[in-house]
Amino acid sequence: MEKYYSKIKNSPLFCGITDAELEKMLKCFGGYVKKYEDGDMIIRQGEIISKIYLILDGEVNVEKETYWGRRIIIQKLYANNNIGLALVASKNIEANINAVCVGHALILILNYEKCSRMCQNACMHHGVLISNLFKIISKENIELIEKIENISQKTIRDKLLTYLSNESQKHKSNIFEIPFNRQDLADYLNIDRSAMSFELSKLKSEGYINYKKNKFVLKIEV
Amino acid sequence: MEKYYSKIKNSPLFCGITDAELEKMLKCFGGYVKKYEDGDMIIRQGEIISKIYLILDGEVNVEKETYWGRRIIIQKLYANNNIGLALVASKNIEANINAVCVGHALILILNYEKCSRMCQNACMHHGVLISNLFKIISKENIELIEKIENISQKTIRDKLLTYLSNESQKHKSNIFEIPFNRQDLADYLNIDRSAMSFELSKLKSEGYINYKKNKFVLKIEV
DNA sequence: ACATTTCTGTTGTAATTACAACATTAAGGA
DNA sequence: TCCTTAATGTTGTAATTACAACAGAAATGT
Repeated sequence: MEKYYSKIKNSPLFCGITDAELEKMLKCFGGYVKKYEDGDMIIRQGEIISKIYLILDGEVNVEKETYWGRRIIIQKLYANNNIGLALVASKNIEANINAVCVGHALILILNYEKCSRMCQNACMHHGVLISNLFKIISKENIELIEKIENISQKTIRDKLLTYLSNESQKHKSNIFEIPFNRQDLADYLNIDRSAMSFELSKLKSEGYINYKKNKFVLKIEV
Repeated sequence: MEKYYSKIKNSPLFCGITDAELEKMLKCFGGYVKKYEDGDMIIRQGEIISKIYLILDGEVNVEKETYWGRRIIIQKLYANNNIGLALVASKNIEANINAVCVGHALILILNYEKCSRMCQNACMHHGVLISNLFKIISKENIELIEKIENISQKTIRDKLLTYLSNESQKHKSNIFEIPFNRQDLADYLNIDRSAMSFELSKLKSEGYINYKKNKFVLKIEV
């Protein structure tokens, strides 16, 4: 557990909390670290979520399976993100998503019940924690709206250009790497992979973009 | 101002706060009520948002204009919802959406800076407020994910059935009213209005649904 | 009641997409 | 290195959609 302290204390979840306090709080919240492997389900659709899952290392896809069996990738989460945070606040709500591990991942798991209630121990910093949670979930909210923007475009071309433009802005550079392989990007943008590949080639041949594997260059401003 | 107290105190924003405290808090947060009319922009894309907008009465569309000039309706908000709440937590972030008034609306406006900082007055309930904000935005995130589910369906038919099924579940009844006219529903689901109308007729003639204006009956389980 | 405007439904056509099937390239293991 | 497998790119076709243009219904104002 101790070997993860440096990662944990750098998380926005514990922003504004000293090392000594952190140690106490982790005990108080029943915190422990769990390892996940590729394909492991961290959260399953239908479960009641009462814990906070903080990604210390690795990648997690937030997915959903449609009634007709297609996969939707809703979000891609990395280190310092929380998984299913919105679900813990609304008690007794069933998870409407799956959280699937991509590669290896380390997750810090905390008991939210204990986080949200004040306790007699030195944990007078619950207030800071809740405030941090609010900031984290706000950021997630903005990203969800951005995702809605991406997939709300009319054509495959517009979806790609909007997505790449948003990624470019996030990286503050017109050269950047995307976190998806082609199939996952297609599932994220809700389009057919092969049609997407075709459109990417076309955009490249027309000089709008360039790419090699996951490394992209956006040559125009959208 | 006083005449709105009953509406304000029933809002989830002030859940767990007594009447006497409420009055003090409203003063402390510089709270005031503003009236908006149909089409008024409450929040504009590009603005820096530093206030909390609580809908006391009326409807608000959260919209976005695409680079190519199409309108996307991201969310429909009602009384007791907050507008652009995620934006205030991330300071100095430009609003990525427009909030447009639909019909008449009453909005309570609070100074978030004052909400997020403790003060010397009787406002020891800032903690409760932040905790409420966390719950509110959590609910909003779950709804955004639901919206993503709706628009991620492959065909117009699947989008409609998923949307109607989700609405039906929300109303806990297979008979319900939807808050959109046809054009707005089309902009919400990112499909063409006329194509949507056509598909609705088809679903009706095939016996899957029934409707008259905004009143829908879902006859199958999706 | 009438005229006007807005909203909704219908239809044909051109454009776009999904899908399947296959080609090519990259990656990983023996 | 070669072999195997996975990822990506390419192409043709059938299905789906957007769009425009219009018809009918409902709402609104006078």
